[in-house]
Formats: sequence, structure tokens, C-alpha cells
Amino acid sequence: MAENFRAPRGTQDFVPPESGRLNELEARIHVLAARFGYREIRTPVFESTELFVRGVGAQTDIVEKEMYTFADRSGRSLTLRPEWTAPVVRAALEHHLFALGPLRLYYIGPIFRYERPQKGRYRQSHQFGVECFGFPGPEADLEVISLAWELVRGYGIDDAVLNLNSIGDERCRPAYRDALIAHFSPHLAEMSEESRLRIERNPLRLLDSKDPVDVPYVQSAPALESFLCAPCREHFDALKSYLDLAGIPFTINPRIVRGLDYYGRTVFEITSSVLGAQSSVCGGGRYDGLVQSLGGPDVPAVGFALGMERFLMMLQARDSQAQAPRRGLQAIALGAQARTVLAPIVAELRRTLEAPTFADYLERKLLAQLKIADGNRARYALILGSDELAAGEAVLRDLEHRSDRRVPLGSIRVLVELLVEAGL
RNA sequence: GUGACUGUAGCUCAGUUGGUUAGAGCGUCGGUCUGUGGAUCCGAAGGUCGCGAGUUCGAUUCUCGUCAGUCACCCCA
Repeated sequence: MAENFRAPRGTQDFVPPESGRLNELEARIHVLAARFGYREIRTPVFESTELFVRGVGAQTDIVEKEMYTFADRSGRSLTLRPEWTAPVVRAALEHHLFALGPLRLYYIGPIFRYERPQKGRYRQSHQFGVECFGFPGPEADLEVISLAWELVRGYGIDDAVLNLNSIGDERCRPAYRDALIAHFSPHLAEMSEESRLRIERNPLRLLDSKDPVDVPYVQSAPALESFLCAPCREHFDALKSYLDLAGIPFTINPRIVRGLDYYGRTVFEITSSVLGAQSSVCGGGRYDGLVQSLGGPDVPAVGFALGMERFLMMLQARDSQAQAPRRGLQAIALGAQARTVLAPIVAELRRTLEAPTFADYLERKLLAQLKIADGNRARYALILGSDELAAGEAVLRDLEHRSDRRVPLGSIRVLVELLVEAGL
């Protein structure tokens, strides 16, 4: 199949019925976020490149090799949004939203990362996320985690796991870094090449190594938890008991480190086994220093980002073939004359009914049209042929109970009332 | 960015030790059934065998390149 054009590598089209599932997910997200008192923010799909370099961190993979960066016609360096947090903070600063006190925002839309695509990883993907600004305490951490967990729970997904960790703050993390370096340095010669590189760039990442060679050294490494300073420990302990009280199960996972520079204290991840190597569907944490580092006031913040494609994959793994309930009506005209009579009725039904009205305008037999009605999962069929035309009536067939009844065609209004009464 | 595997009809896949007209199931369309539905049976349409080059008398088959997909690494949503 030599199509001339294809979607660019790593991008995908959402066609029915997948587009419908995405739509439904978005609708639920809007309702859920509103229930938690969050309001939506939309920002441009591209921003100044410098915003991401400063916001995400110059040493991160995102900035070093994954950004879609281009120069516009006047030579400005712009970048397609690789993540939402920095733009949200930028916009909040630009519109002085922090002056109003604590701020709760959510976003939903595409991000772009130049990566090698594979299952659950795309160059354009869609994220839903929330940012909660202005609360330094663990209540805010609980709030955003609950919100994410509600979404998962609301869909009845049972194999999702909440992983939790604290990576300390700028007071205690340096000491832990030093301790890690001190622990690993004597053994570097026997460890993986990967780890030798990591110790320079991000010693915390050593803990993440899956290389069997490294395992003994990782296991004997000092635990971060024992290095937490008193305030960080207190924060972490409080969050854990809050989660217990809220009935949200979690696993302490010291290997969750987060790749973006701005995280501190709480970090968490929701994972699912159905996603394969990209098991993380939602990741977030606290980033108290970010607003200030982007030139704003000292505003604490916590939030998460959730991958919508991956979320949909979880849903599909769960209920692959649940049949949609029947809904709406299929208008069936047999012959040209019946079509002319039915066309204005279809128009009126579409103005009036909330359920969908389906219609096919080809010259087809009744059998074929009923098959189409089935495909559309219509609840009723309104059949108009020469017999009915002569009698000034139509046949209203209940496709679920397989029963017919005749309805008068004279008044469209009466017909509509009948249909509404019938549950449309 | 690295490595491995894959690429034949709308979908899932056969197949050709290189040889005239490339197959099946599902789906679509039509008939069976002048007008009552996810079934049966019959039939039809639908393919530059991802794209390009090379080897060869001849390539869908072999080789190389390229594009795309899958998986792992890296990293993340």
C-alpha cells in the first residue's frame, strides 16, 4: 500500500472508535478536575526554548536530545512543548495568578518529544496533569495523588500500583549524593559502563540500574530515607499516614527518582503491568523551587502528568469488547419517494432528539439498512416504504425487542413526542 | 541515540527451493430473502507483495539502502 503521505514517525491518528474513547476520557477528566476545584489552563503548543532549558534542566534527557526545537522566521528559538509544567508556571507568572494566593490548575493536551517510538511512547502524545501551587504541606500532595487515583479507580482498573518515594530537598539531598558517591566509587571498576557514566551526571540514577552486575552494590547502598532531614521526614511520614487514612494503597519504592531536575521531596508514579517496558502511566511529585527558578515568587507546588495514550491502553487491556448499549434511531427510507418524505423528518429529529439519528441515503434494501442500523447500535428503526407512504404512517421498530408498531406521519411533532416517550 | 526482529488485500496472516493469471479467514458489496437485523449458503470487488537500487534471462522471494512498525536498552507519560 504505497500511500503518498503517512502520519510522521511516532505520531498517530485517532480514528473511530478510538477517538470516541479518548473523548470520553477527556470528558471524565474535566468533571473530575472540577470536582477537586481545579480549573483548566491552555498554553501555546510552542514556547521559547529557553523556558524549557531553565525549567526542566539543561542536563536532562528532555533538553539534551528530545526537544523539537526550531527557529522561526525572525530567528527566535522556539520549542514544541515537551512537558506542561514549565509553560503553566510561565503563564501563571505572566498573568500574575500567584498574586491571588494558592492556585489549582489542570491541563490536557499534546506534548512532543523526539524519541524512538515504541509501544506506549510517541513523539506526539497527550497528557492530562494538575498543578497545585501555594501549599507547602503534605495535604496538597495527598490531594493531587487522590485526584490521579480517583481517575484510575473510577474506571475500575485494579492492576495499577501507586509507587511513592521522597528524594529529600536541597538541604538533605547533597549529603545523600555524597554518600552514594562514597559508596559506589570503590566498586566502579566492577560495575556497568552505564553506572560509571551516571555517577558523574546523576548519582541517584545508579539506584535505578537493572544491570545484574550492579545489583549487589545497589542493594547494599545506603537508603535515602535514612538521610532525610527532619522536615522532609516529617512531610513524608505525614503523607503516608494521610494516604492510609484515605484508603489509597501505595508501595514505597526507593528507586523512583524522576528524571526532571525540579522535583524535591515527594515523588510518585502510577504503574501498570499491561504497559510493558513503559509501565508508568502517571508520574509526579513536589517541585517547590521551580516557580522561583523561573523568576517568580517562592511558591511551593505539587502536581503530576498522566499519559492519556497509556491510560487508554490500560482500559483496553481491561475490557476489550464491551458492547455499547443501543441508542438513537436509524431512519430507513425505501425508494426515492420515501427518501424525500423522510429527509425533513430526519432533520427535525436531529434538532429535537438528544440521541443520535442515523440515516443512509443509498438505494438499499430493507435488509441492508437494518444491518447498518445494527452496526450503528441504534435502538429504533423508523421505516418508511411505499406501503407506509400510502397509509401516511411509518413503522417504528424496536431493534432490541424486535417488535414493530405503526406511527402516524402526518405530524412530525406528534412523531417526535412518541419517540421521546419511547425513551429517545 | 544503540541493538534485535518484522513489513504480502481494509484487518489477521499463508505462500513462492527465484519462473507465466499471488491465496485464506474476517470485513465490505451483491444475491439467497420485491420489505424485517449481528446466522447459513453462493458470488463479486479489493494487491505497484512498504519504497528505491543491485544481482539475475527473470525478484514478492536473494543482497544493500531507505522508510515504517514491534521489542529491549536509554529515558519517560
